[in-house]
This record gives sequence, C-alpha cells and structure tokens, in this order.
Amino acid sequence: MTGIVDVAARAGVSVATVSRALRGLPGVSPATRAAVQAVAAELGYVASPSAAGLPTGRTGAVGVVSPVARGWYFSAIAEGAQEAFSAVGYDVLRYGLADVETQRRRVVDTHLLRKRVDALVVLSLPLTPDEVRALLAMQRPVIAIGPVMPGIQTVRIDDVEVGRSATRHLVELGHRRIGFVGGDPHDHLGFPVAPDRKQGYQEVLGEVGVEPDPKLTVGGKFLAESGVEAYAEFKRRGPLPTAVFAVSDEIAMGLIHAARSDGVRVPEDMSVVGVDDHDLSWLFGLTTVAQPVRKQGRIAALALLDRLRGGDTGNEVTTVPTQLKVRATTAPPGAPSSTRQSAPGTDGAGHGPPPGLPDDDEDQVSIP
Amino acid sequence: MTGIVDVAARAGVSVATVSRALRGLPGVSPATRAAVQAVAAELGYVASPSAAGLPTGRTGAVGVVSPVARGWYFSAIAEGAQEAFSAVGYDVLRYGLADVETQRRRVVDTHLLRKRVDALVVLSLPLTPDEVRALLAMQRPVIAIGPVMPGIQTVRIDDVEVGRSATRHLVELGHRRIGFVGGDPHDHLGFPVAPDRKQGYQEVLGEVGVEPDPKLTVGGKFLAESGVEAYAEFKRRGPLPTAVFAVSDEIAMGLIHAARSDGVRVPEDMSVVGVDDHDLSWLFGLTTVAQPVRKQGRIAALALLDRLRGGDTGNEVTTVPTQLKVRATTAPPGAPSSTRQSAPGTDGAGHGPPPGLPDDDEDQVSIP
DNA sequence: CTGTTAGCGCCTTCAG
DNA sequence: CTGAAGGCGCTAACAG
Repeated sequence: MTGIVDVAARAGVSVATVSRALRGLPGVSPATRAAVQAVAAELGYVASPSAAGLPTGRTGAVGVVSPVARGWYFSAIAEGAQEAFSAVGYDVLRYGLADVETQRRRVVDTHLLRKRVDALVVLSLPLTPDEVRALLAMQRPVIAIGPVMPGIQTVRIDDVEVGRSATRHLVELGHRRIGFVGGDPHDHLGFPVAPDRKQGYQEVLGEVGVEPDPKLTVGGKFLAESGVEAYAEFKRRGPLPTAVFAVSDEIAMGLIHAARSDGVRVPEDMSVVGVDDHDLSWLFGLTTVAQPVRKQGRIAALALLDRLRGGDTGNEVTTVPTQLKVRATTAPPGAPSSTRQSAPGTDGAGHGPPPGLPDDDEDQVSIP
Repeated sequence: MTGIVDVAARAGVSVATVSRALRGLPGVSPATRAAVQAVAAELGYVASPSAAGLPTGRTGAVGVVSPVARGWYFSAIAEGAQEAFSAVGYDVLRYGLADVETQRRRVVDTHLLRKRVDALVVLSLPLTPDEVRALLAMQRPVIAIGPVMPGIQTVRIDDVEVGRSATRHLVELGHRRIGFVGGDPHDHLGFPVAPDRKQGYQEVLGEVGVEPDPKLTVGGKFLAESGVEAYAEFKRRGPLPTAVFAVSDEIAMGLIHAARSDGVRVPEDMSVVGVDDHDLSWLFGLTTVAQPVRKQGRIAALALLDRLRGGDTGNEVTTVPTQLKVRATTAPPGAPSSTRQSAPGTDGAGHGPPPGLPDDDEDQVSIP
C-alpha cells in the first residue's frame, strides 16, 4: 500500500520533503521535486485523503445536497458541478434530503456534513434563518442554487422573468385564454419557483388586461405525470385554454402527450410552452424558456473552488440569463393545421437536434 | 468541533467505550450505551470518517466508475446504487473515466481509488485481463454492471435476448424489412452491447428466412441525435424499412422525431422499437424492451454491501430479466391510419403514465 | 464490561 | 532548502 515513507526512502529524502514536493509547496529545489515526483509516479503513490485530512481538517470532497438525489434537473446540475470539481481533484458527494435528515434536525445535518465535506452546494432548498445559521456555523463555504437566502451566496435564474417571458410569447401570438400548470404546496419544500413563475404569468396577463381565470390554473409537481393530470383537470373544468404555460418541460411533455392522445392538436388547438430546455425537449419540438442547468452547477462549483482557495467571494447573487426558445408547440390561436412539411431551409428551430451539448456552449457568465 | 473525547468526558467514560457504544459493538452495558448515545446526540457528535478510516483502512465510501458521468442511463444506475448505499451510511463517489484516467494508465487508476473507496461499481467498462488484475489487486470488492469479465462479479441483462425479443415482436407483426440502428466502434469503449443486440436481431431474422440487408443497418451512439442521423441515412440509402429496431430508447426517440418531421407516420408507415424503457419513453408511446436500470444499480450495491460485511458472495453473474413493453410505435406493416381514438377502456398500454416509479416496483431478483 | 495505550498516514511547526 | 518530531481523531489490541 505504498505510503509516503516508501517514496521518501526510495527518493532518499524525508517524508516532509515528499509532502512538500508533491503538493507543489515552495521551498523545494526543482531537482529534488522532480526526483520525488518521478519516484512517486514509479511507485504509483497517491496520498490518502483520510490521512491527509486528519491534520488539515480538509477532506478533499464537497457535498451537493438536494431534496432528492434523483431526476433530470438535479442530476444535470450535479453533473455540471461534478465536472468542475473533479477536474481539480475534488470528490463530490451527493445527498438527498432523506439521507442527511435525522429525526431531530429538519434539514441538513451540519454535524454529519462538516466532517465529510470542505464545501457545500445546496440545491433548491429554502432554509429558515436558523438553518442558515447552522450551515454557516460549519465554517465552510456554502453556495445555493435557486433560493436566495440572506448570508448565502446564490446562483439563480429570474423566475418571475421566466414566467413573463413564456407568457409574453403566448400573448404576442394572440392568446388570451392561457392556462398555467405548476405549483404544489408539498413540492420543493416551499421553494417558490412555481409561484414566482406564476407571478410573471399574471403580470403579463395584467398588462394586456386579462383577468387571470382560476379555472385555468392547476397545480402539479415537476413531473410529466403532472402534465397528464393537468390536462385531465383542464378538460374537466370546461373548455380548454388555447395555450398553456407549464412551469417545467417535463410537465409540458406530459400535457402534450395527454392532449394529443385525446385528439387535440398541438399547437393548432392548443399551444404549450415549458421551462428548462430539458435534454429531450427538442424531440417534442417544445417551445421553452431555456435555463442553463449544467452551467449553473459549474458556476457554483467554480465559485466554491475560488473560496476554497481563499478567494473572498462575498455573498453575491449571480443571476444567469434565461432565453425563450421558440420551437413548434406554440402558434397563434386557431392556426390552420400545418402540413408539417416545412420547406427545406426554412426549417427553423423546431426540428433538428440541438447544435451541441445542451447549455454547454452558452456564453460564460462572470462570477464576481 | 466536538470530538470523541468531549463525548467521553461528558459521559464520564473512556473514549474506547464511546467508540464501542456508538458503533454498536458488543461488550458495552445497555445502560452505558444509552448514556453515551444520549450525550453524543446532545453534543451533535459524529465520528470523522477521515479519522475513523485511518486505523481501519476503510473510508466509508464506494466508487461508481463509468465511461462518462453523464446521461440518463448512467445517472439512473448510479441513483439506484446511491440509494442503497446511503441508506446504510456509505457515501458514493462518481467517477467519469476522464477523472480517473491518467496519461499512463489506460483505464482505472487503482492507486487513486484504493485510498478513496471501500468498494467499486464498474459500469459498462470492459476491462482487459491486466486491468482486471489491477482492479482485484486493490483487495476491495468490485462488481460490474454490464460486461462479464472473468473474476469479477457482474449484474447484467441478456443483450442477445433483448435483440431477439425486439425483433421477434416486429416479425410477429409481419415485418420483414427491419432496420437496425446502433453500434459505434468508438462508443462504450468496445463494450459489446450493440453487437449482442444485433446478434439477437440477426438470429430472429434468420429464423424467418430473412437475409439481413446491410443497407438496413446503420451505426450510431446511444443518443437521440444518432436516431435523427440514422433516419437520414436510411432515407439516403433507398426505401425506408417498414420497421426499425433501435438499440436504445433515446435513439428510437430521435428516429421517430426525424420520421414524423419528414411526414412519415409512426407506426403506420414505420414501426420503431427501442430498448431501456427510459423515464420518458411512455410519452412517445414507445414500444421498448424494458430493462430495470435503477434496480441493477441497487442489486449491485446490495451485493457489494454484503461483501463488505464479510459475506462471501462469489463471482456469480446475475442476469436480470428484460421485458417487451408494447406501446404505440409498433404496428403491422401497412396498417391503416389509426384514428388515435381508442375506445375507452381499450386504451391498452400506450397512453397513460406508468403505474409508478420506473423499474422500482418490479419483482425482486435474488442475489445469490 | 471498561480503561489504557499504541499507532493509522500524513501535515506542519520548528530546527538545522 | 531540508529533516525531525509532535499530533490530527479515532480504532484496536491488551489489560484489568
């Protein structure tokens, strides 16, 4: 199990020198350093994080905590973060709330975490001031993705603007009976994503003098199944809206599926716009308000990395831009049945695969 | 940073007793144990994995290594494993090959891993005998998901049978001009998933006396984009097949998208069957050969956990069953245009959402 | 049943 | 620039 002493012996130096040489610390002659590195490579020596962590208090790992450790959104964010962290040798540990939660503590078991990670990314978890205090008491860099909490650096999108953007698009197409799907009191532990998007929706409706119709609003989780249920609910309540704003692409997909299965054409009979630009959304030709998911993970990771290196990134809130992507599930109300034979070259954004890996080629966002 | 000594002092016992009491080791009176637990809880004490790992050599973490740490398939498997591991307090570390690979070593850096994990799950990585040897030299339990390698316990599905099953379905519907999409020499590092599925495809074609037509076989990665490209390729090569077997659901989705965008009806003009039962496949009404993805992760995790506890699970190969799920993208060739108005109650498997979480409610598979 | 005592492998002052 | 030595927090014999 070749340890540091083996390397030291083989290189004819002390363990202290090996330690310094391998970690790139100053105070080692270039010659010695090279020699040590050679021996280390030859022996396949790698320092044990456990052993290295004892004296330093650092673990070489960062945690990513989310309500559940499942699903496209959380996975994609974690992927973005993971890629940035492992590029510099950090391990990342994912925790679903159920894993970290104990009977006594409501949210994150800071005692457990402090001993395991050097820094923490908190996803979609709105914490109470007390919980924030406990988190900060860990004395480790923490960054949140999603909810803005006083004292905690955050990466987010403007959810109200998301709602405006989607609704504005529908309004501009001429829609006035616009449905809204999303928002479940038990979902996301109270994190106001859906409410914010709904507010944007209502604002834009207000601007064009439309009174939001409660019959056109249905709740639901961020799942395709909710879209199916929402469609059924719309139908139950009376005439369908001419367009629907779903707070996530998965909901939108379920909605479209249910509508088409029921003989309702999308977008001719009903337009649908979602949010996220899910990896598979282009397959549905789904019009959506795209948010850079993996990139948010990466931004958070880089900010944390900077702070781990002593960078004094304050508590800024970084808002990354979202962008409406018009594809093929939205059209003016009562639009004539398209022949679905768009002329070559006029294909537009609706049909081909996306130009690259999703949200990976977007313009960089500055991290203050 | 409350350590074991604090607990010991507060409880009026020695650190050894605290250690024993908290880890459930025998040789502690119930009274003492309760007292210690109370104090530990009160102080919010949690043992440091780093410190605990030094004497024992155990890290309390397991690794999951895959070609890339991205995408639905690997994420879902990792989720299944993660859930089982974190239920018993293990952390899981994910590594994409790029993270673990060094210039010198072709695949897994065992030196790096040995110091970081107690056990390893290897996903879709076919290793050479030398690499297997290096892996086993780690002296840590290793299990693979996918490729069968001598000396390594494996969880897998029968890919040849997958190919047979999909093709048989199409043949039974009456198809004879059946296309095949999948298999890229650079994909999956040579792991013969696609080839095996193709073999099953060819076997069944042979049974009905059909000579496989090279023009009907196109390569591609396990991505929806490949499905789009495959459709274009089919078109380029001449008359479309009446049915296509795609080696993954994502490919199938891309294929369907491309076909429909081109005015080709699915399944009326062309049937499509995929593999996986991707979380979103039901939205496409996709007929598929379902494999329990998360469950394979869970099975592997449980087997590893058993071995970590000293269970002497040998090197068995566990083959989990797959199952054809007929939905709405397959039909007899030249089938009349469906009205898509299935009579209520006769709806079949094609339209509603799946009954529960995907592949989570399947019957349990025994782990020898 | 409980306490004492060495380390586990590495980092980090402090000398040299 | 380099070496020696103590200690990080916990576990694992060994005594008692």
